[in-house]
Amino acid sequence: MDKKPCNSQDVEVRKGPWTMEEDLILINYIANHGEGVWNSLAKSAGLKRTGKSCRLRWLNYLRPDVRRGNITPEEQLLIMELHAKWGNRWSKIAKHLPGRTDNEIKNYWRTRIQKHIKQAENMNGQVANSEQNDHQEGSSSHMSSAGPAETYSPTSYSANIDTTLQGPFLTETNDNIWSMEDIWSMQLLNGD
DNA sequence: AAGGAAGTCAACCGCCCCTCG
DNA sequence: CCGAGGGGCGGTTGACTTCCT
Repeated sequence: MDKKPCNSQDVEVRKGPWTMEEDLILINYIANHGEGVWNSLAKSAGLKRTGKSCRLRWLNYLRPDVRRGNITPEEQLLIMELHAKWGNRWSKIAKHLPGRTDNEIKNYWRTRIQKHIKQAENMNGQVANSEQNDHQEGSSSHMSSAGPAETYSPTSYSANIDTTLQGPFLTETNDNIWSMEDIWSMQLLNGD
């Protein structure tokens, strides 16, 4: 994507999507040396990436225990309940969902649940329009300061799951082009 | 069949917090 | 006690894919 900045003396830093080769290097290196200081890890492994980038890639995608795709109804419920409790504390929420990453949960929330909540709210709003619609929603709900105080409750979540959410969510299948298993088997062949 | 719109997801950015010297 | 460095977290962006017209 981006070409390297080509700045005078600094080591070029790659950005954008990770290549399979980079993934393998990172996996291999961590398999052999373990996680450490990410900045030096990136250098030692010979990756032209920032430590942060390596860490993100590892945590969100390459870790062997990362589960991908197919968020289960139980997980949906849990996410909703925990979000109602803690707000946008994605990493905290992720800790209660083994194999799920904060990034994944965050994306999932923003792209799907939030949308459905909004739809449900709209329907509720039409029904009980004259209630006390306090919230100034408008667009994509700036809950930046982690206010658990959205305008929903776990109870309404469940209702949503039963009706709106379930269909599209559950039918979702996610076939990766090359799975983590593939990568891991490759790195096993590669490394030791 | 082509073009456009909407949805999804991976990755980056910037800020904050924690730890170490 | 203070400052620097690194890590972690949440928000945002951009590319890619899929669906609809």
